[in-house]
Amino acid sequence: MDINESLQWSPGCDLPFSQLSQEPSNYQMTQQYTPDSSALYNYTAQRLPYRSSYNMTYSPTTTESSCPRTYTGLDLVGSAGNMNESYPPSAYLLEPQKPQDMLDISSHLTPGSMCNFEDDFEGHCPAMMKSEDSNYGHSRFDSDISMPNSISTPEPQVTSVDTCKSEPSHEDANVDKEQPYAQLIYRALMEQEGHTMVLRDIYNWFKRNTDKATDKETKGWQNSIRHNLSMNGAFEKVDQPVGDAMTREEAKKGFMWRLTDSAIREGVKSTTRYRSKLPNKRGCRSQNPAPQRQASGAKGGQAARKAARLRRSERLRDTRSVPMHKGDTYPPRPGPAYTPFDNFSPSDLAMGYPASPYYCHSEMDFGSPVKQEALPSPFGQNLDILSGQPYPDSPQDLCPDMRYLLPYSPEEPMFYGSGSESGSEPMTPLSSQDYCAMDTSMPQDPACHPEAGEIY
DNA sequence: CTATGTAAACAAC
DNA sequence: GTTGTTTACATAG
Repeated sequence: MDINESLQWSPGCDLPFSQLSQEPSNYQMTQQYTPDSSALYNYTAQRLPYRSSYNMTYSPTTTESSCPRTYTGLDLVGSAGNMNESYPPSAYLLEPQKPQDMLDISSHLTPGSMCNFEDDFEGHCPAMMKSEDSNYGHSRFDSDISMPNSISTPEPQVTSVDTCKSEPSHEDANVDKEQPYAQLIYRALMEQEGHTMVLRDIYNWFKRNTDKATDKETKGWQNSIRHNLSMNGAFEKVDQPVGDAMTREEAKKGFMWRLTDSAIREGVKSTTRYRSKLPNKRGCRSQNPAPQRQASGAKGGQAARKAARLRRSERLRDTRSVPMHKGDTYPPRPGPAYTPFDNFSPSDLAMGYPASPYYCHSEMDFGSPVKQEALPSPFGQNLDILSGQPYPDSPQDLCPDMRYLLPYSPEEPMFYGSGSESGSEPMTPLSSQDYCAMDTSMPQDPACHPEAGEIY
């Protein structure tokens, strides 16, 4: 598809990330001849199970760089067959860099700028490739490749836990402690066959593999898990299969959570990216009433917000005028309080799909200078973030209103988010539900963001 | 400003 | 009561 093509990773871009991707030989060389190279190699190897695709992505260049460790041991095309060179390696690792993780490679990168940048489009920052891997990677490697965790049942019984725990050193606890929920959940899911778990099992996994559940200081860990599952696009809900290993009761309890393809390939991204960065700018959600629980969540959010606002106003009154929050510029909303379906437009109804926040909304779309275009931009890959697969035949299929956006000038920046003007919006890789927006490279921001409608 | 954790409201089940 | 969604706020870096 054209879009797809246009989204191809452009080697020519002079963006920080592209530099990296284009100069693998540089750092590769460094790796080769530095004393740490072996360490790095192991380190890298350990990551393989996580991101064979990552390696694949680099293959074209790495091989020609005559790097001894060409990753040839792997099928560079294998699991990530749907990836192409245009898709920059991008595993966003949540763990903060740590001294011990900063292998020589790091010195050749500009962790700060590059990582930040790549964050924007899910680029991959090798320097960030740290992790628990030092003590966790092993197990992962073994389980994923040589000893598939297939043994571990979807039901995280002691077995799966044990296998995981056995290998990792004592440091594991600390590691877990340092890892954000999103990363931990990611780990939990990665260990499962099918990368799928039910909430309850995730809880159990946490109990057994982390100290979040036991640490007295960690409160609301379950809530946090749920929050991360809901908010992080790396996780998606899937219906529970009926029968099989699943009991009736289990099947009844909610969905199963699964890692998205892109998450499996590239790792999990910061949950933050999926949050609205414009706390006080409301909008999107209201614009796109969500079905069922989404709707309920939205309602809850609204209510919560109201309450919060109330509290805030009272607080402000007490403390006298405190400068408004940046986002508090929004004018009072006229009319009745929002309800999930308030903003249903006739067209939405006609279309027969719920105006979920995850669907591009015509109004919303129009509300901002959204360009759905296909620019050869490093960001382009974002469009494909979810599956790394070709776009649907037509974005309009997912988001009928998209067609209206096509006319927009392609000259406009694709993203308005981080790294760009607004910088405040989540440049995020939308969750699978955001597919539409994503695919069409809609800037998630004000544009496709909930807030847009309400504010503007 | 970003990332993260957490509280909490609320709806659906 | 559990699950899921969302918003808000606090804090650390």
